[in-house]
Amino acid sequence: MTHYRSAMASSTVEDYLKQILLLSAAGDELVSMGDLATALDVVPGTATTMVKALAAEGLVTHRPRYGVNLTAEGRRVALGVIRRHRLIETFLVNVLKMDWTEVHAEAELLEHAISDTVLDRLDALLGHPAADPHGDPIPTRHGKVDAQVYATLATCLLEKPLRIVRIVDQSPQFLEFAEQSGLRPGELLRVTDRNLAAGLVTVRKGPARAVTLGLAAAGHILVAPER
Amino acid sequence: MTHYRSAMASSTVEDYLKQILLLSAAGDELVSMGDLATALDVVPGTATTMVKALAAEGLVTHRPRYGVNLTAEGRRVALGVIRRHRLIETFLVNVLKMDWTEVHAEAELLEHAISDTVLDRLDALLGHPAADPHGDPIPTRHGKVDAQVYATLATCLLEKPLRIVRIVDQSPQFLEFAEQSGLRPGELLRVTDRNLAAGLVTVRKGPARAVTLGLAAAGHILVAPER
DNA sequence: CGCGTTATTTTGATTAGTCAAAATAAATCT
DNA sequence: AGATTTATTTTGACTAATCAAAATAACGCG
Ligand SMILES: [Mn+2]
Ligand SMILES: [Mn+2]
Ligand SMILES: [Mn+2]
Ligand SMILES: [Mn+2]
Repeated sequence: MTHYRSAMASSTVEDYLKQILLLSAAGDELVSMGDLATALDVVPGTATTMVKALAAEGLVTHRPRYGVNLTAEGRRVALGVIRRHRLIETFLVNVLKMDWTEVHAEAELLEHAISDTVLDRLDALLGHPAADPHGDPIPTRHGKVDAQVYATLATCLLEKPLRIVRIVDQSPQFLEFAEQSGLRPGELLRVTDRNLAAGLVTVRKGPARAVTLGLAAAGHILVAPER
Repeated sequence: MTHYRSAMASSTVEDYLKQILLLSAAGDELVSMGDLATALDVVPGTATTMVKALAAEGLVTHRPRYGVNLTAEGRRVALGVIRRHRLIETFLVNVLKMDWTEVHAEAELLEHAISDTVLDRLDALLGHPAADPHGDPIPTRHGKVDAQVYATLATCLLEKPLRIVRIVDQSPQFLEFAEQSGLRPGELLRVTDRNLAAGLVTVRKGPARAVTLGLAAAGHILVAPER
């Protein structure tokens, strides 16, 4: 009646590894203890302690005073967690018809509890999706993940037709704003104005509706040129 | 990024409470520390320590040296866990088409990770089932559970037509035996012979197939008179 | 009734994960 | 360069959950 997970990484360890990967932006830059601690909602000393333990397990490399990043093995584990997270989100939205603004918190917990068997069934049921409801790419079972780089509403060309491919912010507040403003993955729009000094970006969907948002927010919406 | 559950009971606490309920056979008999420890796969001293802590929290009443049972609040929590467990099993079999012999272990973990929101969606998707794939009754959202008492293949009348309503043993070994022998919930059969001295029961489905099983095993298969 | 067997409880330790606060190192600013 | 600010690490302490092994209580039998 005790529970486990393949080759045993606790959900705490899984969350640390996942967060290190996400904060290093799928790249190899060092993640600071401060950022890691904030993301995991622990005090910095806790992050330091945990990172040293992960380093001793060979899951991360730690440059004291500078930061941490993943070993190949740590990355493998992290990608597994991210795959589970994103497939679960997709299931919750596509099958259970939940709101895409609220599924992140659910997946945060379920990602540690679902077996490979169940995950594979889910993946098949969903038709092996390439991205989750936020447009986040879903790693394959073998840890391949689409690393394509996109422009954002803060950096793209003006007046060109664009399609939203991804929202890079999991907070319900931001997602609800996006939902309300019609800024969902898949939507078509163009940026009609960008004022760097004022930090404002204006976008339009068709001739009608115009939405103005701050540069930081605009930077969280990834787009690809359309047609 | 830390995780939680409504009014916070750890998965360990949830498993203790659930197991106490299951071992007291939905009744009010005291559960011994030995049985509880065995069910939870811990040493008896651990069960004692935990039960004292649960008693301090008002979730159980402990009669030292005799046993433990649930308070109303402990029972409420336990029924919630059991509801989640059984709805998850039903989902895994009915939607993901997993084998009814293997879903118990999956549910053992997922039961602690699923929110009320997701559970309600699942319940609706499944059409508010009254029982899980093993025939175990699913408590309602308000903690009502079908307490009907059934005969078993070890106690029922001979030669009467019967329908299997429930298998009271979660072990994959037993369930695979049941599956192989065609002894699934819903199946029709009759007991053609019972030898108490030898401890053997023989059942037949139609005129064809006869299966012989031991008394203990027969006692794990609950049946209702048919027609 | 007393003695041995068996179950339960207690005691002392251990591990994972955490925090508060002090110590230290690095970065930044005169 | 020296002083100040900021980030990181260390230290000491705590909680939840567990085990091994010793102590104790209840049971069951002659
Ligand atoms: Mn998580
Ligand atoms: Mn997502
Ligand atoms: Mn469980
Ligand atoms: Mn069941």
